[in-house]
Amino acid sequence: MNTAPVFAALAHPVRRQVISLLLVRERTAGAIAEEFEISRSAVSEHLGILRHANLVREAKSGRERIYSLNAEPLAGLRDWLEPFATYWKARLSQLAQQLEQDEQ
Amino acid sequence: MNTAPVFAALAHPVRRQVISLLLVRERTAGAIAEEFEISRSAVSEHLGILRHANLVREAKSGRERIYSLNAEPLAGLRDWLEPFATYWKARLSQLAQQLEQDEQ
DNA sequence: GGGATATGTCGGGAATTGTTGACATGTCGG
DNA sequence: CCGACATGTCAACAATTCCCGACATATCCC
Repeated sequence: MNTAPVFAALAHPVRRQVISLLLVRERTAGAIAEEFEISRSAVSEHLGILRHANLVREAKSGRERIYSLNAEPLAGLRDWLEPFATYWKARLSQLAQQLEQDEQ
Repeated sequence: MNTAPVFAALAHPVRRQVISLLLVRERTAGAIAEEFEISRSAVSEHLGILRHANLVREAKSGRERIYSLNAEPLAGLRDWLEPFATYWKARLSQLAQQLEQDEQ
């Protein structure tokens, strides 16, 4: 899985908020659009970008499209983050050692 | 800490690669620029964006600027990811239950 | 001091992204 | 069948991002 489209998709605040909304529960395209000030077509194109990054699933139900979250690509992002996590843990344990030394 | 500048900074592949380089070891601006095909000034502006997102630290050393990684803002990103992690874990345990049922 | 070196910043242009209103398609309910 | 509704797509424009070459500043070395 390529992480580039995921990073790009998450760069826009509207798209981050969309997947946060979908974390609570799935919603129709219209219900999602109502949450924002921008036009419905702008939201529709944000949804297209999220779909392209495979972060959402789309289910047809009559004349509605129900969007639901697909969190798998975010796991790739977590994996990308992993090496950095060890870095800041190292820094923290370094800080802890420093504090211990200071106490003596 | 606001995560928006961090997400924006990580949207560009060059900037992601820069902080990956800095994860290995700190480097001068010139050494970073040599890693890429684009011009030195373009890299310098990417470094400015990373600095603005607080993802790198800059130390003057004579006429050189030594850049080092500051991973703390990435912790905020991991925190943002956390609720989604529970989601995909739930899906996995759901899948595990399904497999158990299938076995019976 | 003076030329070479390292680096940030700026102006401008190309490329990309974001937004909107208009339109097309498909569906519902009578 | 027909009007209302839900939604995606498109053309056009605005805003932003990206990139480069030119320049300014500070430092090094002789």
